[in-house]
Amino acid sequence: MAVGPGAVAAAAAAGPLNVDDTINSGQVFLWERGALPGRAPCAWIGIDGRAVVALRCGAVRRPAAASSVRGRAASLLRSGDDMRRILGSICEDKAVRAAVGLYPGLRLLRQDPFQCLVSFVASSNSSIHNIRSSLRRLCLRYGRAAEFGGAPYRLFPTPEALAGADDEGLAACSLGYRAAYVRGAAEAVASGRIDLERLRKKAGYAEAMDALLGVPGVGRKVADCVLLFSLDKLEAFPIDRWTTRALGRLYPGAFSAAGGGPSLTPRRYERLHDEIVGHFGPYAGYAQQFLFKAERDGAGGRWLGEEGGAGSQG
DNA sequence: TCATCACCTGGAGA
DNA sequence: ATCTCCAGGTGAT
Repeated sequence: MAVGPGAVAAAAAAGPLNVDDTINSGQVFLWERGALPGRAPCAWIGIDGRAVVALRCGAVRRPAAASSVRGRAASLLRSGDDMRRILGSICEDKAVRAAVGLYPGLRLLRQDPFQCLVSFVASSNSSIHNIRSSLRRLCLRYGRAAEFGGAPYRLFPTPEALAGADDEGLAACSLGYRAAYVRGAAEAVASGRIDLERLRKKAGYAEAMDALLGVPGVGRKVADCVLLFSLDKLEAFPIDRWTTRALGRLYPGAFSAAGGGPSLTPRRYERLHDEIVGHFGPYAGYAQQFLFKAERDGAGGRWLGEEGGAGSQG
């Protein structure tokens, strides 16, 4: 049976969101597989800013964008995105089309901006395991207590709480040298020096990028993560080890500075990003998510698996 | 503008 | 047991 190029995109766009693939695609850290007693034997439970959120494992239909009851879920799941249009666009690329075929239910999430900022500031030159560990400790130490399904959780700290954190407290969160960055980023938000919500709603990619680059611990890669995962800038394409590796492997010679060559200077990063948007189009960020997932899975990368509590345990 | 280098931490492999 | 290497980069020379 021959399938046209548009068939993969159309099928994926019409299909449900795959929670497991979406959680395990590098965009979130504070999620844990658990259960909702009496409701779902398997669910992913996560911390998103000042909320505890649960999603049943497997496939879920995204709620209607206009739904008010499930407004938070609709926002988190980016229900307003026109997946037919987006997947149709990025699937013009063969490699992306293949990755979409592998993970048709993979989607971007719209995270709490401050949590997203802190998460990726904490992520630089670290591992998923350590990042999770530090973020959990930040929640335990500085986040408000909350209850969900009868179990205790800790929400993500407010900018003010982290801005006021002292050295010992932050050191106990095992952030290493990133502790100062995290506090600095929190101060930038708490003081109003940077307004994440305004950047999300009013600013374009370039302006938001410039603003984020003024935050301690934020370089272009981290900024692109924040822009894509929380500030609705779908042309943001975080360029990291995995994406450079994917680009170098899938498009040998096609992109400058891709494929594990010399490290990306700011200039090279910008140039490569321009080439990427030129190639993948205005929804390049979605393309990145599929390419990243496929590359990391293919290399046997480890995801949010075993060990305990994503902020749970009071 | 570019090239080097140091950097906390904890898990994995030698 | 001890050591080295590395993991979703950034900032300072």
